Amino acid sequence: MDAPSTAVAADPALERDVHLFSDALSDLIRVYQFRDRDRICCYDVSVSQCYGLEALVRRGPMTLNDLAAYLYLDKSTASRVVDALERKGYVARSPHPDDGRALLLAATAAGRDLHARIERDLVQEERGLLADFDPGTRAAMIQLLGRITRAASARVEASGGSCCRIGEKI
Amino acid sequence: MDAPSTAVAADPALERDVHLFSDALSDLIRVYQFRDRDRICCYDVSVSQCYGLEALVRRGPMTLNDLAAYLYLDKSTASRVVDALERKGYVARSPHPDDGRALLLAATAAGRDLHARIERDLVQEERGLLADFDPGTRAAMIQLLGRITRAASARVEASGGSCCRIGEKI
DNA sequence: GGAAGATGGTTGTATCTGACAACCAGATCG
DNA sequence: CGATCTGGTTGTCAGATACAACCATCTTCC
Repeated sequence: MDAPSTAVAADPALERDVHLFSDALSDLIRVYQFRDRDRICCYDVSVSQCYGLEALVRRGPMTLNDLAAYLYLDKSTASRVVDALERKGYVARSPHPDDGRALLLAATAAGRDLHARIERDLVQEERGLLADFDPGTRAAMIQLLGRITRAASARVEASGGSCCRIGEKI
Repeated sequence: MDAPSTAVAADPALERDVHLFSDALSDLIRVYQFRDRDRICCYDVSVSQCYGLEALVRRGPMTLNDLAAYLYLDKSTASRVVDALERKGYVARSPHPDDGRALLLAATAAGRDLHARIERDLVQEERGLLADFDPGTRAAMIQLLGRITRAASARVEASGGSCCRIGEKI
């Protein structure tokens, strides 16, 4: 079920790094979760709303189900997220050209503008940090972040969507 | 108020990397927030409970106020988080030796055990990803994660705790 | 030493976010 | 054409969090 214990001893330096990395990542997520909560009142969107808007800006128009899947939210919750974004004028619902049931959600100009503003502030914050590393290391970091994200989302999907197999011993 | 626009043009490679990095980080946080929600039912603790437990295991016993600050939660919320952890047997409240008002919160053996189990699973997941990078790059990544975290938490603290200055132009 | 204020924690309450279920409307398939 | 499937909305409930009011203890200062 889990890796043979020999894997643990195989490379002590790696093992140490993985622990440091894991803790560092954990800290980062924790702080960012708060930072994101904080972002709410700075930009008049909630965390989920912000991610929803980001998805629509970065990936273009999509249906509500697609958005829900992207955000790992129930479609009902996604629907309400879109309600809020629409009410605030950042997103528009249009009928889907090929399917009368479906919607095509798209960011409005105001939505793209807000997203640009948020991204600019984040980038601003990160630029100084990243500047200290050489381009090769930066590229490696970007690559690693992508891999971690894909691994985590693959794991989430493999574990059956909203939850791991209940009752199964982890 | 924000950086002079010349900064943007100063290093196009950096600018590109910062954007890639920002998006990658954003994706990571989003996916991990869900992954963390998922963790709830895997380990019978909520996200905040998990972070609270982690804090007590990694940083040793602390008061409730300290824990609340660490988690960026209101002390009332932290108190309820501890309620849950105590109910489940992962954390114990003891009187503080030097201050009759305060508590000393500490992880129990069961709490340390649960934390070890969670960390082991995370480490397991990350080991394979990290193994592809050479030690120097790994060290740089760990360093960068730490810096980002510190920068984000510094920014949070500078902005007055629970929220940025309302009404101020960002 | 005692009163006034500061500090650590808990409890009451309101809000917000999310999931689940029931439902409706349009599509697809027999 | 009817049965079923699929996309989306709405009703309802549980959980997380903040804010405020409160109590107990500590600190300060007269």
